[in-house]
Amino acid sequence: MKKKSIKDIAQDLGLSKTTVSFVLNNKGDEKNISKKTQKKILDYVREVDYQPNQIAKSLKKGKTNTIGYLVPDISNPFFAKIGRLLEDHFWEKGYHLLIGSTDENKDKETQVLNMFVNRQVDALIVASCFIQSDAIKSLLSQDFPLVFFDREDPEIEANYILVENKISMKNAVESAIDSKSQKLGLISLTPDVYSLKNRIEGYKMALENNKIDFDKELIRIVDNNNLKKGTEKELKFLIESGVDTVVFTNNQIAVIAIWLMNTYYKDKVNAIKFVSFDNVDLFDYSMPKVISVAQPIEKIAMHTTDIIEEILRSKKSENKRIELTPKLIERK
Amino acid sequence: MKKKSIKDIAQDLGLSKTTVSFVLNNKGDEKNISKKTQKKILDYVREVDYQPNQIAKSLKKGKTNTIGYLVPDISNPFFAKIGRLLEDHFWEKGYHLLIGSTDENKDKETQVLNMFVNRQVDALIVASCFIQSDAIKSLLSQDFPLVFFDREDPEIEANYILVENKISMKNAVESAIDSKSQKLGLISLTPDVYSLKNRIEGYKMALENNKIDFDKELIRIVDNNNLKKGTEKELKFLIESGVDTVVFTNNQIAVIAIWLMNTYYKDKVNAIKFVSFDNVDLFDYSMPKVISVAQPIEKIAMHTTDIIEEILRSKKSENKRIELTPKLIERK
DNA sequence: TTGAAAGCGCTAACAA
DNA sequence: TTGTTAGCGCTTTCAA
Repeated sequence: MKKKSIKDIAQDLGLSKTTVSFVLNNKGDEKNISKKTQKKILDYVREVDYQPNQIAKSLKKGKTNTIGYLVPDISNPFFAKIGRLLEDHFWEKGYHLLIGSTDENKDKETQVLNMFVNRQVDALIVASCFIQSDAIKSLLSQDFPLVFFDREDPEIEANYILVENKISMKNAVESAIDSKSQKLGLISLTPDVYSLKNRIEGYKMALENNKIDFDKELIRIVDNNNLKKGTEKELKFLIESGVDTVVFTNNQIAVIAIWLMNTYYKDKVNAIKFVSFDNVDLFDYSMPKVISVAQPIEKIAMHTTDIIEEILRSKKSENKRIELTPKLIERK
Repeated sequence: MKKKSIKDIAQDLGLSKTTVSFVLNNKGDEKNISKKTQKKILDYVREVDYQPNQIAKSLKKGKTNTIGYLVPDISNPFFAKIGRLLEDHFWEKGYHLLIGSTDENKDKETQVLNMFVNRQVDALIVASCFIQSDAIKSLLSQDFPLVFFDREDPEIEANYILVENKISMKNAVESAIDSKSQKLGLISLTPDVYSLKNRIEGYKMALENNKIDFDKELIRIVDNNNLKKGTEKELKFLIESGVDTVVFTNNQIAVIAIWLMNTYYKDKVNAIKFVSFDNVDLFDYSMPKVISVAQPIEKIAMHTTDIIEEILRSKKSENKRIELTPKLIERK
């Protein structure tokens, strides 16, 4: 049995498409369709299990009820959890999530972005690696509903949901510093996004506040394309340099480093402290001890949905920049 | 500047929609469009940054190049990682992933499923809680491209990507049993899916093989809607019953239990062994020690994509049932 | 070598 | 109270 369209229904029932369409969209009363006709349609529709074609509806209405969620990696717990919260929230409102992972790759980001737009997503939620791209600028100039989170480019006016990167990192690092912890190294992904830059600034600030000399050599950068190998190399360097504390600017490299420590430097596991931005469950149980900065995931999701809904409702937006305060988690 | 459609392009250039469409779809040569015209179109399209409307294309072609990915919870690392692999793979082929989390809720599953179908997804990848639902039966009877993974219903003929639940669980439990580990409890989600049933069977089989009496009381079921509270209650019961080993049928409850142990039963952490289906990074570092069964995530994703592609290509499918072998991870 | 026109399934203004 | 019709943006057959 082939799938019925609204036309089939109308024909089968000897009615017009209009009438059927009105009833199916709960406009029966408003449009003065007789109760009898309404019932006839509704019953028949149930009987043949009619399923409206949303694509046709979308084309007609210019609205797809989908939202693009573009992140570096959907399997990163931080993005997965936020994704889940967004999904739940938007599901309530009749929206679906189209997901795309970019691996921090500019080309892929642009491609996915374009595909999302071609697919007529109604809004975009983006943790972008490259806010200054033409694709994004063009969207922004058309007032396309768009919220950035986790990433910022101060030169670009837009909606941003962020956390206080600098201060939080400063606090976290300071809480690690004590008489036995005076030589602190840092490992980061390439800091071509401002959040990472600011986290590194926070690290520097903490050193300064505690009169610890800043040693440029102890800031190690890992290339995005080669996370495991890169982290291994830089961790080795720092350990051989005799650091007592390693600071990480995001969870990914911290998790890799924990694995490395337990695999190759088991003997040093008690002698070294870790500090990491982003919190993951693992930190509760792992060695070395990790002081971490937990991002307020629920709040990030909440503000994001708030802004998007407002734009979708009112069709306009004054750009908002919301900065949330993460939570410091110390582990003794 | 309003978005240009193919009609606008045609008008601006004094050509017909047909010609423009042919060229844009790389059929210029095939359709004998002159090089000059082709170049004119291509140049103009680039100039005005024309983006084709995929919705219109989809409606016309009856193909959306989207695939629905329906799982209990996209933020569960198991489903998130598989999701990522699927996304990468299908992206190469020009497909996108629409995601839906069901929380093991039958109603939500049906609703999301229907929405996916209404949105004309080209295929579905489902870790379903309720394979016997009318919605699924109806899809199956229409030969809708559909692959189940992680879940099975032997009464329903379909494509399944599974792992050997029973044997693997048996092996894992047996590897836990020794002179000091003789009283083994089990905590599971409601086993209304076969994979969980089989894992419980595996547990029983291990006991039997080792001549340990099976005590029905030591199998504890946690309701899906109340995971944390439920796990807390059942773990307490088992500990008070004096078990020396706790077996979990999936990672979710095991992770919760690890947290509970470290929070409320710190003193017992060294005296108890955990066995869990599904592996997560956390297990490498947590106490109690966890013996876990790691699902072959890459292989699951690979076989899933293989089957879907074959169906999409050939329009037909003899149902396949692929059972993969997970890896036992012992931690001493 | 190019164009006219029908139609994918739906909505909604207008007519009856 | 219900129906006719145009059209959303695209593809593709058939004609020129």
